[in-house]
Amino acid sequence: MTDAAAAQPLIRRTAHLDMDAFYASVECLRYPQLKGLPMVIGGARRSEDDLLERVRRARPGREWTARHLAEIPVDCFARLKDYTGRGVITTATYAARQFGVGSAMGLMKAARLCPQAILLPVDFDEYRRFSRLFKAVIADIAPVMEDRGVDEVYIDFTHVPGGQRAGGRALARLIQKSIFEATGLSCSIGVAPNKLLAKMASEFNKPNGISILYEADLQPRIWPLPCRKINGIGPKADARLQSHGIRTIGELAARDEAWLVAHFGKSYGAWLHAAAWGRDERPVVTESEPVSMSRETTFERDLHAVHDRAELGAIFTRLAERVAADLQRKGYAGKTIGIKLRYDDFRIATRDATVADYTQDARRIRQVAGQCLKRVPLDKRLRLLGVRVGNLVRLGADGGLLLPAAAQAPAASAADREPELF
DNA sequence: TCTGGGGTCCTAGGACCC
DNA sequence: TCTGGGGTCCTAGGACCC
Repeated sequence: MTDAAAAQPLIRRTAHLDMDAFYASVECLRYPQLKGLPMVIGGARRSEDDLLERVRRARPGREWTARHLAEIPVDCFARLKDYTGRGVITTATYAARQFGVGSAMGLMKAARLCPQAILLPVDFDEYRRFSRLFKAVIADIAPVMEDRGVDEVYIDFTHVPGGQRAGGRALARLIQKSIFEATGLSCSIGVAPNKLLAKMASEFNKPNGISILYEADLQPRIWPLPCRKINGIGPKADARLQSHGIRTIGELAARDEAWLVAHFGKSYGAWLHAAAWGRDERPVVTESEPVSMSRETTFERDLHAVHDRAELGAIFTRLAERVAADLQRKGYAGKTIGIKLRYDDFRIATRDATVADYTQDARRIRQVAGQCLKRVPLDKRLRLLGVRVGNLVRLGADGGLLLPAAAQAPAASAADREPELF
């Protein structure tokens, strides 16, 4: 390090990286013929060979296998208008958004707006594969990286070579380029003094953009934005702020902290004030332990606890088995077991119970969850059922010792039957 | 024919203990 | 008998995020 460099103190630089239209972009690597078309991903349960079946029928006389995906004619893909059933959009391409279609919208509603849009099922395994790929590229360059889901990360640039140059722009460019070379995917990066500002900055210049933010940019570039742009202000808080005439972050910053605390509570009020002033001390966290694991499912039609008891019981058992499998695969056990249900009117009820021993056993989870179900009103129809295990501990190599005796006992013949709902 | 699935964190009351 | 804390754990619901 030169004397000049030693004299120059390091400035904290935090980056937020956001993959551009991640799911749709991954699908376009597989199906390049879909690039630029209105396309929606979501809803349908994955049926692996559905598309190949269609193309074999529509274009007989040649071989169609997984190696020929890029050659499948566009007219062989499923259209939104042909979809029947429940489900929401996970991703819509820009071409589809122009029709007013957007994520979280019901597929049936979307089909009215853009019937010709191509509908692809969600393929989480494939998205996870690309997620691991691009994160490995980043970790190679800048090891202090925080996972924020399948298509987002925070990166601490502060101590990375080049991380201080041009406010982080040089390093951001290197990361962008390396990800593109390894995956063919583009991303947007914001670099700022902290995570809060970096997250907002990464949205400034999409797609394939880089935005550099300094503290002096707070007033001209952040304050004009609507409060909703702050990560942590959702629809409810935004509506409450608006009811007080606060629409922009600047208007939020203009309020006294004491006033915000009086109206939004000690913790949230103080946080709102700090956020509006661009203050955020949270570090980039590279490791974290899961708090809970859950599985839930929305039924194809609403089910009644009495009339559809057998069907509901089978689904319940399958959910418990899936959570147990997740726990076992990842090496965790938990002692708080709970259920979640959504009634046909969309109200949600949860119940949970904490047991003495940590478990990762499907039958034990199913049994405790069944007791939870007894404590909740079951007169109305249900549209969703979920099973959750919380209070997790990681199991070591000798983790089997943590399992309760019930899990170690072999199944009695009675336990092989579908258990009662409760 | 609206409205997925998998998470985290916070709040608030009650039980229970010191 | 009454009064007063603090701390932790448990449970239910809700806001928010990807």
